[in-house]
Amino acid sequence: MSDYLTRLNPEQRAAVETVDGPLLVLAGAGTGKTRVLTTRFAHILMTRRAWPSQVLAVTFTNKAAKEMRERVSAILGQPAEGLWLGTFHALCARMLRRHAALAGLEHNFTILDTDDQMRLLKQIMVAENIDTKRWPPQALMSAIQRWKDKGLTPDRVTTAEDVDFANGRARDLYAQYQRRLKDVNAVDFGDLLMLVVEILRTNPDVLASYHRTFRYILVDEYQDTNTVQYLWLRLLAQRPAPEPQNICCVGDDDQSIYSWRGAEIENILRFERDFPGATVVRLESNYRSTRPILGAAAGLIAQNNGRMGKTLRPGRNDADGDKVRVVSLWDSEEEARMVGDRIEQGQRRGDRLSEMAILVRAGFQTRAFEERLITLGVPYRVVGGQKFYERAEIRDAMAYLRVLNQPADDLAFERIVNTPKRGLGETTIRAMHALARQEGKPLVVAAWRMIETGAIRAKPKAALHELLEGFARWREALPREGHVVVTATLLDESGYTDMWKQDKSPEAAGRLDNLKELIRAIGEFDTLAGFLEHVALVMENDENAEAERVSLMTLHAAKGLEFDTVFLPGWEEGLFPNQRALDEGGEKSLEEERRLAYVGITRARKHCIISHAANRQMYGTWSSAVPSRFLDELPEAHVEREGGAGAHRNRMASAPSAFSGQFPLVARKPRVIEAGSWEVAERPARTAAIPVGQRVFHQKFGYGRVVAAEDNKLDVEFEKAGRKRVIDTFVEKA
DNA sequence: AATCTTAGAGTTTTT
DNA sequence: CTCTAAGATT
Repeated sequence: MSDYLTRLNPEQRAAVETVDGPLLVLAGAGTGKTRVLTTRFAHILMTRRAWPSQVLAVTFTNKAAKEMRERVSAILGQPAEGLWLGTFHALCARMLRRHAALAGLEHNFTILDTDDQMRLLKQIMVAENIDTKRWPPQALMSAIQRWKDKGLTPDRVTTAEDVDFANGRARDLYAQYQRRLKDVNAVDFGDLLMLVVEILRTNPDVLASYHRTFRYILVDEYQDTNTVQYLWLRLLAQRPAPEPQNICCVGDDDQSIYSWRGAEIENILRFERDFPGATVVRLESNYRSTRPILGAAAGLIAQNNGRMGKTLRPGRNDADGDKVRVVSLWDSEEEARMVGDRIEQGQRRGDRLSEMAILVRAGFQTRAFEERLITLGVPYRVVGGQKFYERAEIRDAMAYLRVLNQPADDLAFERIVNTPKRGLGETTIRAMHALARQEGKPLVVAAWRMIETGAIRAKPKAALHELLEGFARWREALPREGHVVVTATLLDESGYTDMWKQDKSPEAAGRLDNLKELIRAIGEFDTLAGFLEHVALVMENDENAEAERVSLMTLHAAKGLEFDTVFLPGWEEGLFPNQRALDEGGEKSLEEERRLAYVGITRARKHCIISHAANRQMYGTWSSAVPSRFLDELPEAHVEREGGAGAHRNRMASAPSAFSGQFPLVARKPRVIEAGSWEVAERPARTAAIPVGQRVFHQKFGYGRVVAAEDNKLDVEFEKAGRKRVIDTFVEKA
C-alpha cells in the first residue's frame, strides 16, 4: 500500500479514499485539513483516475494555492505542472481570457484595483449629476459588489434585490459602470467570477467542454464561498449523467468569518441537499492544541446555533497543559504591559518570539502593543496592514506600466498624467475627457489630437507632448531592451524617481527602495503582461516569516496560522463582540463574532492568554468597558482567572500602575544577567553595530540621533517622536 | 495649479 | 487622537 496513505488517521484516510461522488469534509481547526486535501489530490493522480489537467483545485488565497502545489509535488516526486490549481479569481481570470470575446472584452483586459474602481464610479456619478454628498459612491460600490457576489449582472438585478440609492438609479448606474469597464477593456475583481458564470450559463458548448475536462474538483475553505463562487462550482460539478459529480469540498462551518464579504455559510450547511448522495466525513482529531485550549474553544463554540456539529478532541497523547488564562486589567495600558511582560518572561525561558502572537479584533488595537514592544525592545512584525502592491509609489509605477502595455487604459493614464507634477491640472484633464468622450477614443488618443490641433495652452501642451513622446519611445524600446530595462528608464525619464528623491518626508527613502524592489520583481516574469496579471491577482506581502519576531495581527489575518503562545486582548463588550457588527447583523453577527473568538483560541498550541481592560483609551478619550460575554462562556474547568478584582478596582488600588512605566527598567536587570549566562551565546555576534552619535532613520519614528547603546538596543532621541528605545535592526544609518 | 485648512470618520478585507 | 478627503485660498 502506498506510503502516503499510511501516515493518515482513519478519518483522514476516508476523506482521501472516497474519490467518487460528492464529498464534504468537515475539518475542524488543526485536524490536518491541508494534508487531506493535498494527499487526496496526489492520490487521484497516483491511481491514474485523472491526468493533472483534469483536476480543478480551488483555494481562496495564493498562499494556500502555493502550498498545495508544493505539497502535491512533494508526494508525486516531481513538479506538478499543467494543473488547474489556484484561487477562484486566478482560475476565473484564466477562463475569462480564453473566452473574453463572449463577454465583450479583448483578451488582454486589465484587472482593476479598488482605487480605479472607485474613480470610475465617481466619474459616472458626477457625469450624471448625482449629489455625491447625499449618495456616497462608496455605498453604491458596495451594492454593486454585493450584486456581483451573487452573480447578478445589471439585467438580472430584480426589484427585490434593488437598493435605495439616488432615487432608484442604482441599477442604471451599475449598468453604466459595466459599460465603462468594457469601454476601457477592464474588469474588476467581482467581474472575474460573475462574467465567467454568465458565460457558462449562456454558452452550453463552453460549459460542456469544461465538463469533459474536469473529472475531479477540490475546494478548500468551502465555508467562505459566496454565491457566485458557489454557482461557478455547481455549474462545473454538475456533469450530465452518467458522469459522477466528483466534487470534494473541505471546510469548517465554525470558522466562517467572512459573511460581511459575501460569504454564505449556508453553502456548506446545504451541501448534502445540493449534491444528493453526498458523503460527509468529519475530521475531529486535533493535533495542534492542548486539552484545555480545545476544551475552552469547544465550550465557547457550543453556544452557537445552526452548526453542522463537530467536537474537537485531542489527537495527541501529550495533550495536557496549562489552562487558558483570563486576565482582568485596570486599563488598556496595563494590558499592553501585561502582554509585554509575559513575552519577555517567555523569552527568558527560551521561547521563540516567532512562536508568539497577539491577535486583536480591529487593526487600531495593534498600536498600543507596538508602542509597548518598542519600549521593551522586543522585535515584532505587524502582519497584514498595507501590502506592497498597495503602496502609492508602486501603484503609480504600475500605472505607467499599464499605459505602456495597454494605451487604452484610461484610468492608469489619468493616474500618472500629472504625477509627478507637470502642470497638467483640472482644466487640461477635463478638456481631454471631453474630447475623448466626443470621439469615443481613449484619453491618450484625445491627448495627441489636442496637441495636433493646438486646442491647449503652450505650457501644458509641451508637458503633455513630452510625456506622450516618452511613452512612444519606451514602447518602441520594449522589444529591443526588454521590460526590465525599459521600466527603469521609464521611471527615470518620466521624472518619477526624481519626484521621490526630492521629497524630504521620512518615507521617501523607503519608497525609492520599494521601486527598486519592483524592478527586481519584474525580472522574474517573461513579459510585462504576465507581470501585470501577477500583480493584479497575487498581491503577496513581502514579509519574511522567518524573522525572530512577535507577530501582531487581526483575528481575521490569523486564520490558518498557529503559534505556541497566543495573546487575545481586548475581550470587551463593544470591541469584541464588536458593537457595529451587533447593530448591523444582530444574532447572526454575534455568532460570527463568536466563531472569530473560536478561531483565535484554536490558533494556540500551548498557551492562550485572554485579557480585558476595565478602561480603554479610544480616539483620545477614556471610556470604561464591560468584560466580553464570551469570557463567561468559557467553561470553568479549562480556565484560570487572574486579577478578577482588577476590573472593579478603584483608582487607589490601581495607583501603582501609574508608575509602572518605570518597572521594566528595574525588571530588566535580572534579565541581563540571565541573558549573559546562556541566551547571548545562542545569538550570533553582531557585526555592523550602530555607534552612539550616529544619525539614524526609523520606519515609525523618522529621523533621530543615537544617545546610548546596549547590546542590540539603542536609545534614540528622535526629532519628532522624542526619546525611544529601539532595536538596532529597526533603524538604518541616515 | 498648487498649497493650506478644516471637517468628518475611525471593524474585519483571502482576491 | 489621527488620518483622509474635500473645499478655500494664494
